[in-house]
Parts: sequence; structure tokens; C-alpha cells
Amino acid sequence: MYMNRWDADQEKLAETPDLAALAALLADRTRAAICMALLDGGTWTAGELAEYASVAPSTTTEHLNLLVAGGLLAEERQGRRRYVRLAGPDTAETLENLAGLAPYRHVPIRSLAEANQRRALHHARTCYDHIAGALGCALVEVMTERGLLAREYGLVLTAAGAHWLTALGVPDTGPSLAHRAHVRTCLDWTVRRPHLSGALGATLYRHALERRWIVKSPTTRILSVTETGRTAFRDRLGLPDEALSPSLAFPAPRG
Amino acid sequence: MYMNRWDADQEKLAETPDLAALAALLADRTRAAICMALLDGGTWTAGELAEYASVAPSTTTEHLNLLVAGGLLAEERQGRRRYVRLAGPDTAETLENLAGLAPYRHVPIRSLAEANQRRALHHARTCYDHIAGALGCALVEVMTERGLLAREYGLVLTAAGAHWLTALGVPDTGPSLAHRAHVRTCLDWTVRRPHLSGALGATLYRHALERRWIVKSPTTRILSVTETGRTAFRDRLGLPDEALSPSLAFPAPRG
DNA sequence: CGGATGATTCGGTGCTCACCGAAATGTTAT
DNA sequence: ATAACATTTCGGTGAGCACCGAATCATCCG
Repeated sequence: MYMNRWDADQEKLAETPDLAALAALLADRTRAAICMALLDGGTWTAGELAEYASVAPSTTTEHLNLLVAGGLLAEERQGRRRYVRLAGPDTAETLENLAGLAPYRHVPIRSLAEANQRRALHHARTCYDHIAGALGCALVEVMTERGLLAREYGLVLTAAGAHWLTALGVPDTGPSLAHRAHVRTCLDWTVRRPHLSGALGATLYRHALERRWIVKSPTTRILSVTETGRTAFRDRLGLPDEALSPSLAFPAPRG
Repeated sequence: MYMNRWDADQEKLAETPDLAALAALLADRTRAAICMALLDGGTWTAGELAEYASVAPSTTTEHLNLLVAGGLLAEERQGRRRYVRLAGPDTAETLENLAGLAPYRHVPIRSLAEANQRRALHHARTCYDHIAGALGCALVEVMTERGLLAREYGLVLTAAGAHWLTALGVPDTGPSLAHRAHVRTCLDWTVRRPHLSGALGATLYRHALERRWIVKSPTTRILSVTETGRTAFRDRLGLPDEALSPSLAFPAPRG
């Protein structure tokens, strides 16, 4: 009888990815808000997240326990506080993808400050370790136009692009980030166009920060383009002025 | 007073991606199972899904309503039946990514047939429009070894790779699938290594099907390598024999 | 025109889980 | 030591929702 490697008396188990369990972690408004907040790539304390999400500290504890146990968050304890951050780039990328696919929800804007902040977010913000928002999308488009990136069986860095990078003074990162796909795009959830992620996106972001082309708000995910950045982006990439400062009008409604 | 485009008397609303709402769709065992089933790229009727997920037809109706309304599924009605499929490649890719990130769940194996089927699934299966499983992962590895793919600021098709493709007789797909990143990998949830997706993955899959290197089971996602396929994969790519037939042993437990 | 079939609507049931507050734990500061 | 602080534990409450069965609707078939 053909019973290849089958033992009836032994309990047999197979492993299946528990998609529902993972999704359940994100299926709660509060937990989703926490994850979106952590998409800035930073490290937050439990208390900060409690206030941000406007729930009791005890509730936050429960949520963080679940998210850490589920592998979405990494934690680090120091004394009486608990620091959490996203588990890694994979997690961030998946969250971004999900956000790009998600339906929109309308939230009221209560103050002028909030409106301005939102406009700034649409213009340029961090997305874990790279640049998102209109600026990030414009980068992809302009670099493609200029032949630094090309769509040939995938979005790739061309020879001209590699040359341009070294001319910028970017060290050849080589295998340092070899585990991530290097040129990646992900759907921007404000503009619904792709922006640059992956290792190349991360490299460009770091470089722009170092050269102070952009500065990051210490408390939010907002990036602003400095004066030197404005000229650099214009001279080295030909970025149009619209992409370099938050537009006065709200972004156009999505078609 | 600086009140740029702010009207106090007008109700202001901003749009935020509702991550929780999207995740809630997948946070249910039954709905998750439905989506995983549809990852074979096929079109199912409501009744088939009801039986597959072992819930009442009425329950299935409710689930499908939610999934369609949420944009994850596309539906098509013909007479008294309701056909559903995944909304598109983006959806499929996100689901795969999620599955790769999800924790594992142990499910009992009840019969020898089930064990064999599971082994076949691990070896080679469809993943929406490309090849997953050990075979899919081996493709990436071998093609990289042979210099057809390279990791230089991203996984790209090399010149040699492009040449190899045309030698295979693959028409230069050009912009036909321009909207998808062409060379993509996604984490295989059986082997936990990357397999080829994106437009290149889809192209290779179609080509292999046309040439009958592989055939797809009409009822499941299982792919099997034909005799011609075995020689083709060996001659043209140097795929090792282990990658060409389901191993007799269960896949090694993940480390 | 029935009768079979696929899908849907609806009411009801039971379970899960997000939330809070009060008290407890452990850490830093005075 | 004592006080202030960050976080956690626990019990209890309320709301949401996955599920089913029975009845209904729509379509296809003989």
C-alpha cells in the first residue's frame, strides 16, 4: 500500500499563514492609528501613543501587547518606559501598500493649524525611511523623464542614474541593504501616484537630510524643503517649483 | 489676518486612508479564506466559495457583499449566479505580502490525499498570475546565479536576461503591463524566500503555460511540471532536479 | 407552467473584544 | 524615605458582528 511517509497514528499538522490574525491586528481604529503614527519611522513611548490615539493608558498597553506579539512592532524597555517602533522595513512597506489600497474616510478639520499641517503632509512627509507626498512622487517622475530611472522590465536605475548618484556623492551602498529590493515604488495615499521607496528611496532620503535639502519636523512626519534644497532639487533634477513648496490650494480631489 | 483658504462657516473635511476598515475585511477567518482561495487568479461562484469555506450560503453572501464593497473583489453576475474574483494585481500583491508577514497557524491534516496536495502546493502553485512555491523561488535563485537577474540597486533584468528572454521567444511586452513594477519579488509563504512576481513573473508564467512546461490543475492552484518542462527548465536554466518535482519529504521546518 | 437551483433577505443568538477606572507595580526624582 | 510618574493588571460593561435557518426572489430547465 502506498503510504509514503504517512503515519496514521501520529498527529499531523500543516502550517498555513494566518492572514486573519494579522489583519485583525490592524482592524481596530486605535491600533491602525498607532501603526500609521509609527510609519514616521520613529520610536514612541506608550504614553505618547495613548495621547495621540486619545485612549486610556491601560487600553494602549493592551494594544501594544497585541501588536508586539503579532510581530508588527518592536519594543525596547528603558526604566519605567516602553519604547515601540515598527518591526522593520517589510512591515512599513506592507502598511504603506495597505494604506494605498484602503478606502478613504472623511475626518473633520477643526482648526486652521490642522489644515495647514495637512497641507504640509500632502506636500512632503517621511514614510518610514524615505520621502512620500507630492515631493516623493515628483522625484519618481522627474528622474524617469531625465533617464535616471527607466521602466524596462521594472523600474531600474539606469547607467546615467548610477552616474548621477555618484556625482551626488552618494557612496555606493552595495550590499549593505542587499536584502531589500533596491528600487521600489509604493502607492502614495495622498496623491495616489507611486513614490520612491526601497533602498534607493532610503538612500536618497538620508542624503537629502545630510545635505539639509530637507528638514524633518521633530514632532510630526512633515518634511520641509530648505532654501538650499530648493536650488539643489531644481539644479540637479529640474524639479518644477510646484513640487518644492506646499501648494496654496488643497490637493485636487482624486478622480 | 492670515486665513488663507479657510472658511470658518464651511464644513471642512479631509480624507484619510481607512486602514482599519480595509483590514477588518480580512480580519475574519472566512473572508480571509475566501481571499486566499481567489489568489489562484480564478473566478469562483458564491456557492463554490460557500462550500470551500464551509459556511452557509447566506453567510457567504454577506461576506461577498463586504469584500466587493470594500474594493477587494470584483463581481460579475450572470443569470442566477454571482461570479467573483480578485479586483486586480495590486490586490493580489498586497494579499501575498500580507500572507508572507502573517504568523503561522497549525491546521490538522486529515488524510493522505490532503498531505499529498499540500506537498504539491509547496512545490509549485499559482499565485494570481505567476509561479509560487519552491519552483518559483528556485527560478529567482537560478536566474540570479546565471546573471539573468542582478541585484544592483534593485532586482533587474540584465542585458543577458533580456537576450535570454527573446531567445525563448517571449515577445517584448513593452508597455503592455507598464503600470506594474516589472521585476518584483514577494515573500513566499511556504518557503519564506522570495519568488518572482510583477510583470516579468506573469510573463514567464504565461510562457511556461503556453509551451506546456507546466500545467495547472483545473480545480486547485497546483502546478505540475511536465516532462518537456523538466528538460526545458534544466536545459535553459539549469534548474536542479530537486526543484522540478515535489520532494518526498515534507519541507523542512522553518528556522 | 411547475419544479429545481443559486442566491438573497431578515430576525435572532452567542461570542468576541475595545474600552474604562481603580488599584497595583516598578522606576526615577526629591 | 516619600512623592511623582509611566506603565500594567484586572474586573466589568457595552457594542459589534459572524453565524444560522427559514422564507423569499430570481433564473434556468423539463
